[in-house]
Amino acid sequence: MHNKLEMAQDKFMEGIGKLAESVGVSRFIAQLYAVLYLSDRPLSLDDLVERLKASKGNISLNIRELEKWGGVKNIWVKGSRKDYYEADPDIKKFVLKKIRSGVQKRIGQVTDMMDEFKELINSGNDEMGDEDKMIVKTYHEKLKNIENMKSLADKALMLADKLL
Amino acid sequence: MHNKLEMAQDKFMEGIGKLAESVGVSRFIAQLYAVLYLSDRPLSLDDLVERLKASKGNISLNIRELEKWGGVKNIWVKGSRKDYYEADPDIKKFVLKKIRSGVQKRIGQVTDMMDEFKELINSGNDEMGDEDKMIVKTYHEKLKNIENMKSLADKALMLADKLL
DNA sequence: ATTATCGTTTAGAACGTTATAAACGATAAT
DNA sequence: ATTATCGTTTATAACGTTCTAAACGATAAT
Repeated sequence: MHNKLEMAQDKFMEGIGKLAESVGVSRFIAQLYAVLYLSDRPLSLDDLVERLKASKGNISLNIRELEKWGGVKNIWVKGSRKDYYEADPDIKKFVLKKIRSGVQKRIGQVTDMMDEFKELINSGNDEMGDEDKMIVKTYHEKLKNIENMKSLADKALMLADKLL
Repeated sequence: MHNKLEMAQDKFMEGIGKLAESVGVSRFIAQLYAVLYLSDRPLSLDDLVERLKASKGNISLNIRELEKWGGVKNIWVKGSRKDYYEADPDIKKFVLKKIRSGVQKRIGQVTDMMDEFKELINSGNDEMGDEDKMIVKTYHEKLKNIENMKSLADKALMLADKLL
């Protein structure tokens, strides 16, 4: 089967895949979501194998990841032993949630890094020469800039919450 | 030289590198920026080779990329044939600019994809069965969702501009 | 004019990531 | 009880990306 609709779907998947990749999200998982999102019925693992032309193992692995993200849920279909999956139709919610958790994690990482950094530049004050002490001074100023960015990200996060 | 300050710098670079990687930006370029950002003087290619323990070629390549982004600029130092580089001290501006152009590019990509998608699902109406026509109908609704997200991204972009 | 010092380019190596295929365990059908 | 149908796991293969080392061209010094 290679009709217009399937071509359209493929185009959609291609676009979503590229988009996802460019923002650091797995291309494959995004495409998995795309197929399910466009489908008018829940799809089984085998359906997805057929549609994405990928191995069963690969799909099994990635769809469970997608499930963790809350982008898809398992559906029970009467009279079938197979697992069926259905996309969460609210893309906006799902995507923003993903972005949100990503940003939050990163803010945490930066915080940790800065703490370690401060620790290091403050710990060895005794054995430092005057020149080094000057440098430390400039470091503290530079850290302020990072702090500013961090709080900017925090604000952005709050704004995003309102949009959601 | 392996004093406390250098350890602190390394910690900083490590953090910045990880952060960059997680948002789809080259780890190495980010670290390049970090070194220059922390430095109290412009650094030459050889300085960077020494500091980052990377090959000259690699640094040459990536620093020009960083230059394109506007994160760093070439400095002329009296009496030296070398190229020296200095980080743009306004991290916020530099980072937001990068994010901004990224988001904008992606919005464009999504727009293109949607156009092609629409084109395809509208073109073959004649040879379609009733069932396919129904599916096309649901596709149009789903596209609306994407449109919504796109305009959301646009709004976010405008907000970001105000923060800048 | 010759040599030394730069930055750039490029072919190939190293690396991490992701996909595959095959084996496996579990459950349901016969 | 045996066989068939699933989804999962894992060792290996394929892939793209990034790094290096070496060759190179250009410019400045001698």
